[in-house]
Amino acid sequence: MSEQPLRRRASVKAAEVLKSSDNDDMDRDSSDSSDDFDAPKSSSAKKATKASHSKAEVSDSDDDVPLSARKQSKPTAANGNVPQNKRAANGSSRNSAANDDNGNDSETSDAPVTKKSKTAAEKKVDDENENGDNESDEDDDDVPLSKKKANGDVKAKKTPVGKKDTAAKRKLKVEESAVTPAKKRKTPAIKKSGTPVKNEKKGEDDDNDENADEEEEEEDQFAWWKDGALDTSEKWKTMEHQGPVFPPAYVPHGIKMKYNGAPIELEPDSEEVATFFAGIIGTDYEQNKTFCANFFRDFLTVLKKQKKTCPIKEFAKCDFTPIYQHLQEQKELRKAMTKEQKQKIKEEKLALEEKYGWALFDGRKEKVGNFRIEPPGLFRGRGDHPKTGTLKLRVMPEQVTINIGKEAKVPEPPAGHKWGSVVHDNTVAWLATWKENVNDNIKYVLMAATSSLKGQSDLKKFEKARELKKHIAKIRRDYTDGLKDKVMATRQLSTALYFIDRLALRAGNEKGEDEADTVGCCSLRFEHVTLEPPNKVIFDFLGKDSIRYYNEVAVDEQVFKNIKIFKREPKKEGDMLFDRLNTAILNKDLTKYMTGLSAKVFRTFNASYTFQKELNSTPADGTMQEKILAYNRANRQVAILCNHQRTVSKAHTAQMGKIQDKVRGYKYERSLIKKALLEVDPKLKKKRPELLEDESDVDDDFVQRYLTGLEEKEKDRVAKALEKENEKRKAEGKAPLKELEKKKSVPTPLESLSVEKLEKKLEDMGKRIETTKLQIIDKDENKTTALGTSKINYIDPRISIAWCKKYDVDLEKIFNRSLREKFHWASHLDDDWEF
DNA sequence: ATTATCGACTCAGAAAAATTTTG
DNA sequence: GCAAAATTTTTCTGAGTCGATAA
Repeated sequence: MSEQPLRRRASVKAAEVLKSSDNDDMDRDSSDSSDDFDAPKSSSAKKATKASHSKAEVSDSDDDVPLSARKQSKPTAANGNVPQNKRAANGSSRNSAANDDNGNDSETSDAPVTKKSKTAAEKKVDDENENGDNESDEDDDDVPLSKKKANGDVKAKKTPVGKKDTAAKRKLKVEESAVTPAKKRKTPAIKKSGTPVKNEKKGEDDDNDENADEEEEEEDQFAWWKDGALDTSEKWKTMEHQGPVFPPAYVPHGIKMKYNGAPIELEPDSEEVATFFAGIIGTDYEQNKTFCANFFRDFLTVLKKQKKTCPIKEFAKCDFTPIYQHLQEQKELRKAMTKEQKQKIKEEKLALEEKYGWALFDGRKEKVGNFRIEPPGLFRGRGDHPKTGTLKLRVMPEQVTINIGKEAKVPEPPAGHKWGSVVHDNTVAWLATWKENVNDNIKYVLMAATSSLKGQSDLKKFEKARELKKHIAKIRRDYTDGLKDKVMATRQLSTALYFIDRLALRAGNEKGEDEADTVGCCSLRFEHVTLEPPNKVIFDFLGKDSIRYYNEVAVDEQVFKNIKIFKREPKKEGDMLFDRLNTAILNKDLTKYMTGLSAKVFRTFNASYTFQKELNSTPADGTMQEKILAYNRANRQVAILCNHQRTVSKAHTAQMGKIQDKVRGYKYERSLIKKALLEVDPKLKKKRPELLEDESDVDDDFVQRYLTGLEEKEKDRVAKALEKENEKRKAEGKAPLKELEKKKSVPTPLESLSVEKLEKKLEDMGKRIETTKLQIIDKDENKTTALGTSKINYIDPRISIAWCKKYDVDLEKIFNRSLREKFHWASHLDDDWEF
């Protein structure tokens, strides 16, 4: 199906990229845990523990019942094999770089102890059967664990209980009040930075006129980040917009598809659907059985509604190629349009954006995002989506709900139509909404990323992640404790949290049968995780968007043991790994540490934290190129951590070869310069012995190829020039030439240049080689890694902006215009800003 | 009281379009 | 200086997360 284009990561290669510090982190961590928690393991202690819990064992028997008894194991067939064509995640053993926090916390060892002693007694410890009859080492753990666990649990629960109660009661209001203090704390920092930076900005503008234009309007812009009011429960007082734009009505082309070899006349509605299919010919979807089956089912339904009955019965007898060809022709025509025609289209598009692309929020003009209603087509699910190919119907105004200010004029629906309804809800961010027919999903027209609405929630998101920094040490202590807990549910929760924290896994909600089978942390199944003694866990599953996550990780001893337990008989393929855990439980537990804390916050935190840490390796005295390479490297580390991938372009290998040859060509040129240099000044032989060295990577074979290549290119060039000249002559009515008289200017022989000039040339060539080499490295490392997603969504932009200041790099070098606009709110900050 | 569903929004890669580089 | 190729940016919309609400 849906063959994802072949893409794959060599984990071997990835390993090279890994920081050696990873291991250190791990080691440190595990030793931490032993320091903190490991009590002497004596068999008597074991027994004692067991005994004392035997009661609990009974009462807790239901602990054995998986949360999702309802959800029996999924059909294994679907699960077992990861399609070969899915790409592998990078990295054989990457750890989240955030582990450092553990180390920093000098109190790691102290804190737990005190807490422990307090609470241990009160906590009931539940024993599970599993624990009992388990591996021999299991028992050892119990002793210290129970103690520990007890404390952890109690303290954990106690503190938050108060909070929780509030939370339970709470409606928006409570949440707000809870959030506000945090906000306030932050506000000064933001505010402080806001004003002073502005001055600086002006200074910059002086140097750089072009930017001045771009950011000049700043003064008029709504500087919401200055008031520090991040209350987003009420999003506006007044709001107006022009409504969404509907796709143009279908214009029949009259091209006949064939059925059983015979041309078939289709009525417009069916022709449109047939044309949708013709549009995917040549893609992987064409070979995808599910896609074709779903399409054909819906195609038949549409055909049935025709006035004239249609003979089409079997997909195999359909031939859409005439329509496909027509589409290709249209494409050609579009390509061949004159400049004027293209210009006209562009202007029309611009005019549309001018009208519909903006909304007024409290009088401020802000950019709307997707103001176009999605056009009909064939649903293109990703991965093995059961509904892929299903006909996505045209959305009618009657299905659309408009959200707009009470006083504002309601936009006119298309002629002859009415809006489904009109509401005035200022607690939501959407301007319009409708329900899509394929998956019954709700779609929204929302503001663009540059809008203050989005900016505010972005800032909020990153501030939340920063707040996690304050709690992370405790959270880590707690889940490390929890790894050995007697209660299976706690143990699972702790193990899951360990993965989410270390590996930046997604939470992993459960999915329905009518969706692609993908998983996240909580929804991992038996077959997604394998163990390799002594301490390696191998993850191999399809995550969001059916992107393969493959990772071999060395984990704490206890984690390894736990997975072994979680996978123990009678569990088998298709069964949930964490059968007593789901995202609701996990997130609910997390809120005890911090309001608003949920699994995804760890990803943001981890990404930004890692990024900032990685940026420290920027060479302060390096060239601009080197600095930017360091930036991109850091970015890449984050992308790898988050498993952000992209398909390798078909041309990649060829492109790599080309650019490598380019370097070799340069090297050859350099060798010529060296030779000339030595000829001109033979004394250099002694002074500069390196001039005698051969260039690596440049063999006779290559030189031959290179020279021939140059020759051919020259021939080509001359031939083209001639052709052009002749055309010109023809136009002027002159006879064509056989040959251009002007010979290429003969380059000055190197030997005739001065030593200085040669030295200069040598240096230039060296630089060129270095830059190109860096490009190669960059390109190869980027082959399967998509940097954009993390840059846009996970990395706090203030880290980048602070970095630019510190290393004197123009922001334009790392943020394109959209990014600069999107992160405008972050551009004013103190010099010493840290994530 | 759970659990299932819904609603709203963030985040995701592919594809299309625009821009820059190259030869 | 131009066309083609390569690269970057933008658009598009599907796929998650997560809290609220209904059953």
